[in-house]
Amino acid sequence: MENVKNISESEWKVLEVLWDKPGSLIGEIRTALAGSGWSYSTIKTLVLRLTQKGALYTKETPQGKEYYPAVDEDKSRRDETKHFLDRIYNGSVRMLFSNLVKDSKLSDKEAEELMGLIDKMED
Amino acid sequence: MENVKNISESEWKVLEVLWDKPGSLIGEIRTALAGSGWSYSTIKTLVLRLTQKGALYTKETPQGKEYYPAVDEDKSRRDETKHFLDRIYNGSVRMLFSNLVKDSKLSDKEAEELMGLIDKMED
DNA sequence: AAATCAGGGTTACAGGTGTAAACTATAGAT
DNA sequence: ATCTATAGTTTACACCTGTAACCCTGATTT
Repeated sequence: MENVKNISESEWKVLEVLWDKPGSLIGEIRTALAGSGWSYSTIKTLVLRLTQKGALYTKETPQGKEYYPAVDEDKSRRDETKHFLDRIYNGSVRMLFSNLVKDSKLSDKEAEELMGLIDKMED
Repeated sequence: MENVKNISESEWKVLEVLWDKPGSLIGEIRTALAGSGWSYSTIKTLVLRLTQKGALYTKETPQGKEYYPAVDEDKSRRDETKHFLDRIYNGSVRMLFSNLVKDSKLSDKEAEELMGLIDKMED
């Protein structure tokens, strides 16, 4: 369960399937990704690459290979989030929020409250 | 000022320079990016690509070309944010936050307050 | 004038990513 | 026994991205 870097956007979608249902067979992955528009080949490539990256592993069973995520969902999300924040908001949750709040329907007072909590959160 | 897609991570850093000081000359961009470790060539490539993507434009002056961002900083940030949220949190600010809060030092009560505001925000 | 340097244009090149076909083995369907 | 659908392995290929060199020109230095 270590830090595997550089999971691409498409690969991420495959991982999501496995986070949702670890131990899926390839057929189940296919079904889950039916809406993606990807061909079977494409899905297999993504699975292959994730395996090569160490982001998933398989277990042999009589039914075929079961696929398991080798990275933690929450941790992966947090890593991505940190990277995103650094990249776009210079690491500041506050900046992110002052941006998000603009589009929202919070009152000024609520927005202020929110920002206060975020400041506290960021320490 | 339209939606220019696919600004890469490196290109973004160049844009940041221009958002900060629109109309910079190439030398100023270089100086601003001195800490990046990029060679002059690299910086010019990034500028070139941004130009090709329509994300910046130039104005000729006796001093040389001035470089201007052609995309709005806040809007670009919001676009990136939306993309990120969709990709990682299924579009939900709430999920993002319930994740962020975990690492924070907010009390349970504060966290709850925060989540309440976010729910209101998301509508 | 010759050498040097910043600016501008063109070209390069490897690794990552999206997207998939080709081929092979196998197991269930007929 | 044969055909066909599914799984698995290998290979492909174009575009994006990070990173940069090469070459030309005009300005500045010596």
